[in-house]
Amino acid sequence: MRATRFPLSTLRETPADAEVISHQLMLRAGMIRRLASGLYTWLPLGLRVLRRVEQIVREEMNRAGALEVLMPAVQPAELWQESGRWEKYGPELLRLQDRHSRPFCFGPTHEEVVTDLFRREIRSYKQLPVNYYQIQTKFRDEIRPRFGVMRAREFLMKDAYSFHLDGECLSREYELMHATYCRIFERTGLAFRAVEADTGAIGGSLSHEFMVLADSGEDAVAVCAESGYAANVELAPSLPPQSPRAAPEEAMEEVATPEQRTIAEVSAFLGVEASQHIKTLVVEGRDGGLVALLLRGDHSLNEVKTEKHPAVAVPLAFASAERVEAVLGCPFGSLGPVGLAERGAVVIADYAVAHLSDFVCGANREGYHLRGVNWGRDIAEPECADLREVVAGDPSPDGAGPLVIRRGIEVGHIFQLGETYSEAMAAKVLDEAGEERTVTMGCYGIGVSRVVAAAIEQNHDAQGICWPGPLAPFQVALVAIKAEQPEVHEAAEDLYAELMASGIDVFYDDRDLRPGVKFADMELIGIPHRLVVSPRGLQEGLVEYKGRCDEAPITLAREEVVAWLKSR
RNA sequence: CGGGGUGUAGCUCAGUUUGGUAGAGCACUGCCUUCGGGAGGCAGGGGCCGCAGGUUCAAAUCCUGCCACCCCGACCA
Repeated sequence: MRATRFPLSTLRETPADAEVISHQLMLRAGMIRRLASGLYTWLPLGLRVLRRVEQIVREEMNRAGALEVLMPAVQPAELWQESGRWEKYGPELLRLQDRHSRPFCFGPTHEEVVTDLFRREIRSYKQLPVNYYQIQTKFRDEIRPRFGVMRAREFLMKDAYSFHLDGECLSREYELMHATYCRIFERTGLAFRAVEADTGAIGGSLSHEFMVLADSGEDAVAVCAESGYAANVELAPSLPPQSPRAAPEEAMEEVATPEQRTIAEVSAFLGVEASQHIKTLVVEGRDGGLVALLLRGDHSLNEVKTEKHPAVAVPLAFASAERVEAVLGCPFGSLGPVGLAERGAVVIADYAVAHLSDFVCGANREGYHLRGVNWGRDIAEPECADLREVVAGDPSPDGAGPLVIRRGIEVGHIFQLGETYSEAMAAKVLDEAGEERTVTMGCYGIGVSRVVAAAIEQNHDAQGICWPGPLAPFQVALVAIKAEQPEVHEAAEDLYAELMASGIDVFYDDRDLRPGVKFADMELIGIPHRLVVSPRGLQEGLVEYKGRCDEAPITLAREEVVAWLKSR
């Protein structure tokens, strides 16, 4: 491709409304343009990258035996009413009406449509298992789209749905998809981890997320280097401390802590470390009462795990300040477990809290705290549960060494769905005995457009994007310096022709611009390899080469350039 | 939905307080010089100052309403 036939539309300045680096660079490199909130046009350069991701995904899905289909983006409400999601799905579902006032939605996902397809097409167990997939535009009316295509409303997704007679077959397909996803992300050249994930409201027994590791990632994952354990921190259990609790040394006393409300304030005021404090959070209980959750001062609440506790209302809701004062007779800043059960709250302690001795907590009296408090002596032994977010250094749940916390961007998610949709929509086949059997399902998603943004979050520098080779819009940038000199022009054209002929995807910057401008553009758009033809080198039959991430260029003999590049 | 902010050229932003003929840099067009790291000069093109009302001799500027976008939070999974 020649630059004179491929307008780059790069920007020197960063558009003001782009917050994260991938969004900034995608705009500056001229990959995307915003049309409206959460809606983006892919320009030629960006589309080349998107297509590369798509192609890797398609090849590996095909290789795994999945069957590509293309389902409508617009779906009739009927199907969603049948599955029950027309009512359940919130305002994220974009609802439409056609000219006859019949209700439709723009699909945020395709379980209903694919289940309908399945029940119409597949009759016999002999046709199972089957895995349909598509690469298609989805729409989710996010409350707050942001970060460019990272969290857009309209986005490109690969979604796959498998159908099985039994759970064993589903498990095999799940494992195959797990392996296929690993191959896909390995091929993209990105650093990623497969992590155990919460199944959320979709339910099902097993779920993994695929995370591209990047410091700017929205998700936190807990990883154990020794065992390979990896899970979303939403899910990662914390183990109860193994050592015995230290014996009490201090007597319990009430101390005045005027105007000291937060753990940090009380900790500084009393000169006691936050890890010796108990933090008391009050949430709504399932039975309509209040539940007090006790956490160590330096720990934070894990809402996903907490919601699974039978005493806690779903969804998790913090009690209002008014309600806490009315029921417990004390404001937030001075709450503590001592005497709280008597005031009518269910008290649940995190395991780490139950392990404390001589701790500090609120006195349930405004402006006062207790110190030197001990379980079994000053207050009954608590009911315990796993309530907290794991932190770096915690033991891995499988008992093998410490956890490390890393940030990740969720780019893939696989679920064992079970019979939720096949049951609701009567997706059945005849088994060997001629009996009707409801099938069991898996679903497997990859955020194709998000992979592009995630790749940039993980691979960029001050100059711009540093594409991993498999995702790069072009492999080689060819820059001619002093191209107005006939020898240079001829040599560059000649090299361009040779690169093209040998199948190398080359971007030839034949624009009549100063070298600095061309170099800056080639680096911004992140082409992995750069060749420079100049009068200086040409005299000695040399061409300059520089990798996008290299410190300094090297020189190559003109004759060996193409062969050398092909070996890279 | 609540709070905060911003809307002026393709991009980044002045100008609004204190009403008086629409600005700069970058980008774009032409010419000249320059040319291995985002050159310089000269000459140009490009604006419903978010939209609609209102006040005024006069509105980018003041008032009212609306819209869009961004940030924080809540919501959602």
